[in-house]
Amino acid sequence: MPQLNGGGGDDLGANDEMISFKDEGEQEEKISENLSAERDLADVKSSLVNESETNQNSSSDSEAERRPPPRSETFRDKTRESLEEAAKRQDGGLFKSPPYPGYPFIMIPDLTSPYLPNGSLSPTARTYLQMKWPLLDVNHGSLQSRQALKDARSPSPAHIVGPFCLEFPGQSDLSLHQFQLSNKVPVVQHPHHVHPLTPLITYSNEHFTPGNPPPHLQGDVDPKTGIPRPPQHPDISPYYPLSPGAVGQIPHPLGWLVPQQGQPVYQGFRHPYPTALTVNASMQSFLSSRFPHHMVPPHHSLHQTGIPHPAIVTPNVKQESSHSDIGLNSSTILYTLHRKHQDSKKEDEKKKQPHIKKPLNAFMLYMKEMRAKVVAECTLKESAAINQILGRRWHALTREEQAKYYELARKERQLHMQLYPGWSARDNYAANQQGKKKKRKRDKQPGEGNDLSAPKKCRARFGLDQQNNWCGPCRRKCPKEVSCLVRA
DNA sequence: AGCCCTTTGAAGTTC
DNA sequence: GAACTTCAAAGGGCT
Repeated sequence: MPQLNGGGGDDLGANDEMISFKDEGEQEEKISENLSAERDLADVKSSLVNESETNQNSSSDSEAERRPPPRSETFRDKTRESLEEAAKRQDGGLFKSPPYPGYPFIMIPDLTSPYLPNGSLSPTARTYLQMKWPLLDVNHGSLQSRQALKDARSPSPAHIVGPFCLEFPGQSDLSLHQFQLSNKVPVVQHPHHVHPLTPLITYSNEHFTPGNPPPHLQGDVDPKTGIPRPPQHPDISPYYPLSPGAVGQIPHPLGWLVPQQGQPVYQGFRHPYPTALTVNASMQSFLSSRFPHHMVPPHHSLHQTGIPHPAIVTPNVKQESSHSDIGLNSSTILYTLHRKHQDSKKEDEKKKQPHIKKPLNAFMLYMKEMRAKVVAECTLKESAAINQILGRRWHALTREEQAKYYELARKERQLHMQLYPGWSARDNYAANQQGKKKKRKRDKQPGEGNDLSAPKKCRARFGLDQQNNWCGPCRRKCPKEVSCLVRA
């Protein structure tokens, strides 16, 4: 896996990937930060894949500005600085829309003001925050983080209280920075001192002492919905009220704000695995004891509230009308019933294998964040074109900016591993090939239909007279243009 | 209704 | 181990 090997030992991203794209002549053109989406769009429209992409768009100034200076400092320091810089820029204009729109922002119910006149959190907000985020230390939030929370109270509907004063004992400043600057992701993993397999174990025992729930969680009635809570598994602390499959099913605090189009998709940090943050030893033992198989049992795809887990897509089961049998003779009915029984058994088997989606990679996270912005800028809705723009912008990002997403993706994967131990991407291969026709990407050869354009990228970069510089795939008429891009 | 397109990255499979 | 394939998201377009 491509990883950034930072000076501090953090694997913040795909080192080789980023290096490779830096080496690309094509990618040398760093798209100016203020490059308008219209220009992107124009590029896309004029040529979805502009073979002669050159450095026309890049200015050396912007290039120098974007290039990280020589790594005389540790990557950790650089990361912090760049993230701060990125945050400033985000505040400044380029990223005015709430970054990480799907990330675990906290919406304080009391939108008017969660603060008391003395500046402290109101009891309502405090209770809400603690309920939503047991890790959240609302009582001991630093001045800085409180200020961050205040600052986040924008008049926009978002009230996306991103850098809400999370303070995790033992967290390094980097972690806090990452948390605050990486757009409010409640990443509680310490990058250095936490075992890779326990990235999200609690940092504050205070909030996770089993058997010592806060008063607002002791009742059997959901304080928010008023719906009585079903009895919980005795092995699970009231602090870990969700079944493994239900982890992450807490409705997004900003669900109203972040439309997910009702798609039951794995949301990753969008649903911040709220309870995944609380996966602890008892949870793990519960998982392993209850689920000897690697898959989460189907009933766990439902929260106690019945809300489907966003990470698990359960195949739809069409409800057949029982009245359809009217008018049939008995043997037909018996046969029908038999068939129905068999069908239902198959469906049950299907349901027993809920579709756990892959964790999002860095680029996917970036796309999710930036898509809306690009769409808004260029009034373009066709995803294919949008994705091309996003792909370009992705390459235009600095290493540090990309590292942010690589780090997020890494945490997503770790979280995913914890939530679904034993899950394999292979499972989804089979899953998708069962129900529907195998999704087969068209083997679009670069030279398909036009041999002259066969190995496009490397030919464009080096020219026909320097084929010795072409990457292997291009020399062999690489089947995927992307391989020329990435592996050149 | 369901696949295609389009992007990058991760992980799986194949040779 | 390189090369190839699939799947993650998204939504308009197409069959």
